[in-house]
Amino acid sequence: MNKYNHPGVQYFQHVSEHCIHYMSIDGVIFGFSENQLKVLLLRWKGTDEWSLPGGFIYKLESVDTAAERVVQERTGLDKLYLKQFHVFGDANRYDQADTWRRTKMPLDGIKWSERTISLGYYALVNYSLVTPMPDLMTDECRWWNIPEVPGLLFDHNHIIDVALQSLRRELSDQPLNQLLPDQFTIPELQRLHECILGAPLDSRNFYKKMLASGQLERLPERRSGTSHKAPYLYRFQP
Amino acid sequence: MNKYNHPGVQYFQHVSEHCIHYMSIDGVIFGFSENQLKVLLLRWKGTDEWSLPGGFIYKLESVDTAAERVVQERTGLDKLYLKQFHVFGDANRYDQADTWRRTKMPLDGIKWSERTISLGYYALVNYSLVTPMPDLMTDECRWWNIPEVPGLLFDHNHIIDVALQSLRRELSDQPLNQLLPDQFTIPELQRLHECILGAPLDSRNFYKKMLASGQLERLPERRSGTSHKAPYLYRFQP
DNA sequence: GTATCTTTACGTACAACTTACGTAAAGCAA
DNA sequence: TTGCTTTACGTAAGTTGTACGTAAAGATAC
Repeated sequence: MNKYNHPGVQYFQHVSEHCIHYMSIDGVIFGFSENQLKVLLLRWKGTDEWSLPGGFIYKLESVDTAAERVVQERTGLDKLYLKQFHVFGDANRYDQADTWRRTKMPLDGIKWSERTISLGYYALVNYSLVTPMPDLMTDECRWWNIPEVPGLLFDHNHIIDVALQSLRRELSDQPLNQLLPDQFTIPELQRLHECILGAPLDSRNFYKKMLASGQLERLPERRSGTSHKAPYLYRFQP
Repeated sequence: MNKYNHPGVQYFQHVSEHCIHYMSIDGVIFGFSENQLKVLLLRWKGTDEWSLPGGFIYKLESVDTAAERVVQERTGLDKLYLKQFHVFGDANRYDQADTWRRTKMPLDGIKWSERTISLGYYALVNYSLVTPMPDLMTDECRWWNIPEVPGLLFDHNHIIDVALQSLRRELSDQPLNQLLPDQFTIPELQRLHECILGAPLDSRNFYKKMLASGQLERLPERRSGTSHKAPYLYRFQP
């Protein structure tokens, strides 16, 4: 493919003209399924290299709007819970020459900046509503279990770490219902907490705490099939 | 003064050439003295208009380094406790035409961006070590008690609000010793907590909590003169 | 000098929350 | 039937937080 026809290169030309230079947005999109906390990653065209979804800010666009755009385009969701968690602004965040070589993007002709300041946002989304979609630079978009995330391009492993630490710190205030289906069991909610905290919890105490919070409504049905004693289904109350 | 000789305009020309466009840094510098929480503000040349100290990021400079530079230049301090707390990135953060008119800066010839994304940092500094210094755009740099801060330029009242909320949330983890002299009394530490929280605390319970934390070392001397019963002096332990 | 008031310094009682662990019912597997 | 795992609910002890009592030290008023 001629490099000027490469859709990724054309995208970078568009960005170079219309977006703010020296800045980008990186989105850590968290989902939860099969008792595993997951992030959405992209595989770059013609490579085995993965990265977080990202994007750029139009010159007159609100930063939060740009972040919404990034997450919407990869997930297909229109209502999002998004949170700005950190700015990654070191002069040398990663080895640029090496990273861009690994992406196999023929960007040598493009006027772009020598370094990038990245605004980190994390999103909490309902796994089952997401349709993962790659962008112009990538072949594939899919969920990865947090513990299995491979070595990523740029400093994206570090960004995921910081996002997870932020989520952990804010766990008690955050609307975790965003990460769960409408109906779920207390053991499932416990696995979610354990994945975020990275440590096991005592189920007896977890039950007590969740029921005492008054935020859960017990439904008459139980989840059948999966476990020994069928657990009740719950729903978050408005 | 000819506008091309205005040192502030010359500074903007320098910034326009060497710094990242569309971005700035705003610093909320907190100090504590006479039982009052204070912020350092600047009065713009030939006006009664005040703002936070701010600055720009050189194209190859780390964002944290730029923030240090901003705070160092206004305070004269070289070791700083600085914390990135929020990005202010709305497309319309404030009325630009009106704000720039109020600054009385003759910037019509300067190539600068239509909007600015500001990175908010707060600093906790030792009031008595600070030498407030105005910059090229300003006549005066001085401390203001938080409750007495006037209507500021840009969206800087909002930025102070958000900084204070962040500090409040992180109060228990933050090194508040940065805000205090080497030696202080428990009642002084209590006033500091009260200023940050914006609410009175029970002195009996505050004593218990501070002593139980194990972070304080009682000195043999007491503070004389100021109060009825002379309070003991304390120091933070390493 | 004595009485009074304010501020510090330390103490007690109780409520709220956390942690550790016990146990029976429900379902699966041998 | 026996044994194992998982859910659902309970109890006891420990820790933390809140409300408030009070005596000592110093300042102020008379």
